[in-house]
Amino acid sequence: MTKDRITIKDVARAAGVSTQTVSRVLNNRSDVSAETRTRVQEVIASLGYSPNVFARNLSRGRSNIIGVIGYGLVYFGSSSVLTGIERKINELGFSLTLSLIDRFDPARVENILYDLLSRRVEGIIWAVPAIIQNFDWLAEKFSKIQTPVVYINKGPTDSDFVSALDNRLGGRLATEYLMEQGYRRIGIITGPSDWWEAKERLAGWREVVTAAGYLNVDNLIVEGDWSPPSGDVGLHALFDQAPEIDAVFISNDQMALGALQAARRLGLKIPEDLGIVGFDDVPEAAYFYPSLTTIRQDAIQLGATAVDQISAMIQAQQAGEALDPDISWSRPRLIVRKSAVREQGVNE
Amino acid sequence: MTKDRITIKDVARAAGVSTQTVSRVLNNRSDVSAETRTRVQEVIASLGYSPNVFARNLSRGRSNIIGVIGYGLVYFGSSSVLTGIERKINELGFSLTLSLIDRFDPARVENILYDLLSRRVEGIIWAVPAIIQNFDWLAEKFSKIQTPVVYINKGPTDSDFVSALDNRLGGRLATEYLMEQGYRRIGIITGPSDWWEAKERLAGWREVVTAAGYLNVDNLIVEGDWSPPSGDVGLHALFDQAPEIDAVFISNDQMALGALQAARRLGLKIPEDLGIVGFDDVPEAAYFYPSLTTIRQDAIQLGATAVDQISAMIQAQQAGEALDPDISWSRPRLIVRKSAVREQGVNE
DNA sequence: ACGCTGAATGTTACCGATAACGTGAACGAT
DNA sequence: ATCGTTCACGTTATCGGTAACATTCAGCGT
Repeated sequence: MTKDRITIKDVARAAGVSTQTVSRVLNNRSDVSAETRTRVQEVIASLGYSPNVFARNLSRGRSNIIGVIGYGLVYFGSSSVLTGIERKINELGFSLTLSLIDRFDPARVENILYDLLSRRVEGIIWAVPAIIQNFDWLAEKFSKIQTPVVYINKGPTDSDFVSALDNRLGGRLATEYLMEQGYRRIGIITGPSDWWEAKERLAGWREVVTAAGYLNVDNLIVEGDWSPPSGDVGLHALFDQAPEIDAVFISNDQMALGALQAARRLGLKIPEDLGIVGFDDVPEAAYFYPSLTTIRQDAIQLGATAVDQISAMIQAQQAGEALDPDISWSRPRLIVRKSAVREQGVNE
Repeated sequence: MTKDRITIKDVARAAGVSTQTVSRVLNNRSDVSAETRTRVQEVIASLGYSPNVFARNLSRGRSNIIGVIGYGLVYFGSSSVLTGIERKINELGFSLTLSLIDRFDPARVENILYDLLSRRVEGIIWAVPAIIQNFDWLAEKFSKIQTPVVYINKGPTDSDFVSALDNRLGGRLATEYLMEQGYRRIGIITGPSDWWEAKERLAGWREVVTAAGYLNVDNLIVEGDWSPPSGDVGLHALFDQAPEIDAVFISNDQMALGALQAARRLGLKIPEDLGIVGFDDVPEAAYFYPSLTTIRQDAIQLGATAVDQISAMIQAQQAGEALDPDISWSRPRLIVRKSAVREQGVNE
């Protein structure tokens, strides 16, 4: 029943040439006569032949595969990064194998790594949020393998290849904007404190508020877990701690959404009584009520850059060259909407 | 510099056995003495050997890979489906190669297919929304290959393997609920008319409104493109066509979000003046203002089911058996929140 | 003592491609 | 006429595994 697959031998036989000649045609080598080439191509087409990638890879000693380890997909940021990665990988002619983890489980990660190595991936992209206590473990693991690795959004490091968003700048942009708008007591709902991204955004906020002369700012900080409910709870907590606040920078849009709801419940008018700036610019942000001023990150670009880096590393490795560590920073930008406007007449 | 990889020969030499014996250990065959087995395992561990998957696949004639063709990732539904697919694939011991398309481009699809076939994937999961005019082309393409294919959410069919959500039931549930709540003129903002899912949701709505005795319902229909702006525009259009409506079923939550904004602009109170039910239950829906009553689909399950189906097909194919076409329906359910309540006292 | 059986292991062939090298014909230079 | 090149193609070895078959040796029945 299962008719065997067509191999290069079948093609060779049908075209009356050797397998090597077929191989030459397949790889667009020059030393084949035009006549033979077209004949072989016709046979290939008529037989519906496609080369066996395993045999090819085995013979060439290359896999052409890049392994991607991602963190869920339900998060807007992660899925955009992955989109960028997929596009670029495709563009460069690699293919992609994807593994997802939903929390950091060393055993699971080890499995994935073993799997990727036995599939001889040419590079690994670690697209998992940087959680600080995992750093040592990771560094230890990755130091043992010679496969190139690029990290997405990895925290402070000077010996790795990283494609990262300048989260601190994002925190500054958000907070500075609130200042410019005339808000004066600016709180923050930050992400989990062991996330590098959250820490950086917080650091950006801190730079700006301390530069503005505020000294004791610790009671202006509340920690959330990125989810809408935690933004809701967080805003209430913030008002308990510091009733005088007139604005909040919220470390992601989902928590901002929760906070918007809390504000309504507290009877606060936004942006008049309370200015809010989020982070991410999810597609829905323009349709929040009120529409959300936020920091946009180009996550697709972030993913694409990582692929460029890994591709460079692969080439270097094949050429036997060494490459210097490289951190590619991507700059976020402020998207102004209505949740943090103090100017007059901009209401509707 | 680049120390060559360790192969099964290195292990065999170091353990003082033949490669075949190492292979037996690797594959947990029974006919190896316990003593030899542990010795080989120790050598494997100490050398850090991992088998070359290409050689193995070539020799075994199996790839253990499932190809997934997905549609963007930024859509909540798609990414949840993919999450389910990844988990299940992993659980069953396969690996996954992912290709994304963001629109239906025959040339691109053909490339992907060719690529998947030359990588000898054992099955293909087509996780691209069903758009009706593509059906024939697809059927034609897929009929030529003997690799098992499972479709996610493919429209009317009786000869394929499909894992689908009962979208029509979802449309009914939404509309019936609005009826129960006492709304009487129920419009719909539907997705693009060439999407099977949109058509089904519309059909569900139509069943209920016509069963309720409404005859001429065509002016209660407006078509959107799934995006928030189209929900916004859509609601305005709907009121132009049919000012008497008192509720809308909106085919996805993103458009519902846009419609909520339009309603505010029109000065309509929700749910008092206008009841709204969405579709999808995105994580933010509970935090819309007002919180959105919607239809939840278990997209993760949908993806997992598809993998089960493909796995069964692969097994059957290997055993030389034939399998009957199979459509696995997943049932959506209604999530009641505040955007469509006519009862008293449930306000806050 | 002999052949048989089965457990444990080794040998050989092959999976389907490519790399490296070999060969014959045509052609021009000397 | 001889030789070196180049072109177009063929042969052989090899990539790193596994399947199928072969071998060795201990234990056992007769």
